[in-house]
Formats: sequence, C-alpha cells, structure tokens
Amino acid sequence: MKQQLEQALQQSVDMLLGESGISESVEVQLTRTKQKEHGDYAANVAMPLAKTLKMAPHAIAVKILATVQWPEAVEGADIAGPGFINIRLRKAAEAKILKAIVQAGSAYGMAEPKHIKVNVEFVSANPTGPMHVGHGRGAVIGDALSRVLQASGFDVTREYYINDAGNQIGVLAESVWLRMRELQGEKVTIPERCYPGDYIIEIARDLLQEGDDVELLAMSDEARLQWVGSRAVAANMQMIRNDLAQLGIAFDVFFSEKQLHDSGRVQSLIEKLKTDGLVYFGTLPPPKGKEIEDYQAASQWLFRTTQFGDDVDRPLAKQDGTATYFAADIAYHEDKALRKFERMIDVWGADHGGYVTRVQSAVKALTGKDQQPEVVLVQMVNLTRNGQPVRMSKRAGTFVTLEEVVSEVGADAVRFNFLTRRAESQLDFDLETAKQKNDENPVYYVQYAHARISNMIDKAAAEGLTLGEVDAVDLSHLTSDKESELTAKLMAYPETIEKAAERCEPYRVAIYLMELAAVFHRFYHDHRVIGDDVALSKARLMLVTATRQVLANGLQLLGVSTPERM
RNA sequence: GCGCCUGUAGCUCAGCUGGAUAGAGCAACGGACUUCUAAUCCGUAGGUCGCAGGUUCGAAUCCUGCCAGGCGCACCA
Repeated sequence: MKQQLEQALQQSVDMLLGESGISESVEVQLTRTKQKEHGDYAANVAMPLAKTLKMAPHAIAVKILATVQWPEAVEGADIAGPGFINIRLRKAAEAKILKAIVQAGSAYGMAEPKHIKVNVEFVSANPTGPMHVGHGRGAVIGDALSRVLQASGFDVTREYYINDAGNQIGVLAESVWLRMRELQGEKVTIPERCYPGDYIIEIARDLLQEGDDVELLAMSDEARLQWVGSRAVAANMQMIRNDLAQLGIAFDVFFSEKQLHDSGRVQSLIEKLKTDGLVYFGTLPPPKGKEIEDYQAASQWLFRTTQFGDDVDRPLAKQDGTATYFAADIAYHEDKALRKFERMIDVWGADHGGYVTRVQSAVKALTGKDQQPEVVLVQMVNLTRNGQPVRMSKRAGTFVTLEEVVSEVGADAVRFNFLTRRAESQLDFDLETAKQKNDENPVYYVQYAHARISNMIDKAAAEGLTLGEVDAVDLSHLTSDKESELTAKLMAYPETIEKAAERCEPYRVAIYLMELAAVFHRFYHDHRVIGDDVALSKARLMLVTATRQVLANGLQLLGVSTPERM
C-alpha cells in the first residue's frame, strides 16, 4: 500500500520537475501520521521541493495533487500545515487488508524471496565455559534478526564461529587435565591462570571414563593436551548448544577456527597477501595514552589495513610465529565471501567495537566490498536482583550463567526483554522483575492479547459463531475509531518487518507488538465482539482473527510462544 | 590522550537517513469487573530532549565544542 502511494506521488513529482526542466529528482518518502486528523499517510515532498522550484510549498502541493493518479484505495488527500500532503484511505480499502491477513495466515508480512544470501554470525562464545547473560542477549538478537531477515525474503544462514584455537584452548586443556589428576587422587595445585568452575571437574570426570589413564600419562604433553583439549571443547560446545536450545536457538553452520589453521588456509592467505604487497615486515609505534608495563617494540608481519580505512596496520603473526586471531578471522570472512554470501552480518559484543574497522578494512582489501561485514554491536547487560547489582565473579563463584537465568525467568521473558531495546543501548535486566507475571513484564501484555482473542474465538464458536466464508463477511460494519485504529495498525506490520530487516533492528518488531496489543486491548474494552447482531459480530470476529494472526506472526519472529490460555 | 556507543518524565525506554502539539510502560493519585480473560482499560499529574553554539523555512534528530556514564586501544581471543 505504502509503496503504491509513493509511486503515485513520485510520478507526479517527476512530471512537475520535468516541466520545470530540472533534472535532479527528489525521492518521495511517506510516513504514517501520528494523529488521525492528518489522515493515514503524509508526504512532505513539497517542502524540500520549495527550494529547487523556488515556489511556496503550498503551491507545489496543489500542483502535485492536480496531476496525481491515486490508486483506488485512496479516498482523498488534503494539504495541511506548511505543505504536508495528507492522504486518507477508503474505509473499504482498509478493511480489505483484514481479508488478506486472514487468507495469508502465517505468511502475512513475509516478503517475496529476494534470492540474496545473507550470513548471520552470532553468539560465537568461546568454548571454554558456560555462556553468560551478555552472550544470551547477542544470541537472542542474532536469532531474531535472522528470523526477521528470512521473513523479509533473504536466504539466511545462521553461523557460529568456534574459537577453538589459540592459548585459551591450551589453558582449558590444562585445567581439565589437572582436575583429572586430582580425581585420580593426586594432590595438585591449580594455577591462577586455569579456569575455575565445577563444569571443568565434570568434563574431567567424563574424560576419565573415556580415556585410559595410563595411556594418557604415557603420551607426550603436547599430544595429551591435544587429546584433552579437543574433547573439552566438544563438551563445552555441547553445553552451549543445550543452553541455546533452551532459548529456542539453533544454527545451520558451526565453523571451526582450528580447522581454518589446520587446513593451511590462514597461512596461504598470509602468503597471498605478501605476494600482493599488502603485507610488510615492520614495527608498530607503541599505543598512545595507555601504559603497557612490559612493552617491547618488535618487528612483525603487518597487514596494510590503513590503505583500506584502518587507523594502524595490523599484525598477522605473533612473536612466536603463529598466526594471530585477526589473521584467522579475515580468512574466515574471506571464506564467507567465497561461499557467495552477498551480505555478512556479525553480531558482536560491545567489547569488540574496536575490532570493526580492521575487519572491514581487511574484507575490503580481499573482496573489494565496502561496509562488510555489517556489524551489530550489542551493549552490555547489567544484571540486577531487586535493583541490586548482581556481582559477577568467576573466582568468587557468584557467576550467573545464562542457563540459570533462563531456567529462573523462562525463555519467553528473557527473549522478549532482550528484544525490547535497541542493541546499542545498555540493558538493565532485573531477575525478580523479569520473573514477575505482572504488568511490568511486556511479554505477558502481548501474549495476553493473543490468549484473550483465542478464548474469544473459542467462545464464539461454542455459541455457533464462526467466520465461515471470508469473502462473505461484510466489513462495512466496522466504523468506529477503535476499529479503524486497529486495522491501520495491522496494515503497518509488513512495513515494520521491512524496516527491521533493512536496519538490522529486530527490536522494532517487539515495540510494534506492544503497540498492537495496546490498540487491541483498547478496542476490546469499547466493543463486544460476540453479540446479537450476527453481521456485526462476524465483522468484528474477522478483525480480531486478523489481529491474533499478526500477534502470532510477530511473536514467532521473536521466538516467543503464543499461548491460547493464560 | 585517541576511537566507538549512550545521555529524552522520578525509574526503564521509544521517537534519531530533519517535519505538524516530544510518546509508552512502571511508580504516584483518582476511577472501571452481574456482560467475550481486570495479566485489562479510562483519567490526572509529571519534560531546560546532558550543556553551549551552528546549519535550516523547520532540530530530540544533522555539524562543532564541552560535560557525564559504558566499552575498547601492540605481540589475547
């Protein structure tokens, strides 16, 4: 609908510009009006045109309206204020949308396939321990974003990058191995650098069942740590998958960093870059304004990322000659490009914010693509209980895992809460508030609307009132403000999905659903659906059926359940 | 010191690729259940949109500077 109107206006505007011999074009952008006196949609084109045409905005608006060919759905248009064009839609046209919704069902709001491959990389928590709440927020946002992009017609692959290489895995292996010795009755001291936590002991216990203790002792240190490390990673990944499953999140691809190294891909990439002259052996200046105790200037292999927009060149190899995390990461992103993903979206924690430019620079150098990956930075979660900050310390054992939070407050409440705010604003998450099933918890507000309608439809059916043939329902009975307000809101759903997908902002769907639920609840209080007037009842039944459908579709995009009873 | 994010009602947040009188929820106060679910609704009150300049017909929105909070800043991931 919105697009049709924009096209109609655009034609008229282009014609006007053509007459005046102006070649530059001005794009028509419609907005939904905030007040109903302003009609259903508003266009402000006349104002920016005032300058180029050297005419008063009002006069321009008059000219536009004189030539515009409205689609049938438009009742009329007025000029208001300094030069707004306000468009009113026919009631009948508005009502048609209800039939479309009921007939489309779960497909309402889904765009046509775009045949564009998008890779969404998210979570990618290190496989060295349980996930915390911050990971959970990224997980929920990444998952909802994937769903929104799918609804918007993209071909989405959800991907998890497993950081199963590097020092941390060695530390993990050491931590587990020491616990294995301890479980065998040996007296061991666990060094400070090792991971604490009971899950390490559990992994150690499981591995003792699996591996022959004597054989392990006979191995070289390196071989043994390999053996333990790979199994510990697998165990942690299983734990992470379970926690994600509890939140309703699954992945299409798990991509191993270790394999990237083992297969020689990282090394060959570095060699290729050397050949291309994008790598040189040099020394970086020490970072300014930050004191580093044991700073030692050293020459190393540096990638000329500055040529592609970065602030400094970045090292590809460490002092010991092994590749840096960055080197592997650009090999990984190159791989995504080779797999023909037109868009790569990375959902990262805010603590990786400083990493964005260098990866984008590297990707640009390798593929020529600008602004890839598109990075969604998810800000921190401040966990509180009754307003008191929950101190997170791994050492003190007061660490709260994602699994604990989900178990305590429930997946729906966790997901919805994480999705009601923009990713880039910090989130206060109170355990007690999220647990309460009251009006402080927006998830229930939306779900309640869904349950209410479900109940109503059941009740109507019990009294012999059903929709029957959709085309036979006479929607002209829907005449009140509340009814058209609700219809208008339903019509805005596809636009909301589109915008959310375009800007990678799934929270828009959550905000929309809260607004839709509010409009519905207001309608509910003013109007009875089931009544003596069968024709009216049917029309309203159609309205609430469509409303329930949109609530369900939206909740599904957020991965939140749609209860029929509460 | 530099870079990124944030600053809107007492609290939590929308509104931010410029548009009409800045909106919700919670908390406060006052109302609405013999009628389809009161996990709901209606009303009242609550604002120097961090501060100061600038651009513009028009700024919460764009630009500059400052203030406050968060995150980050070689050889970790």
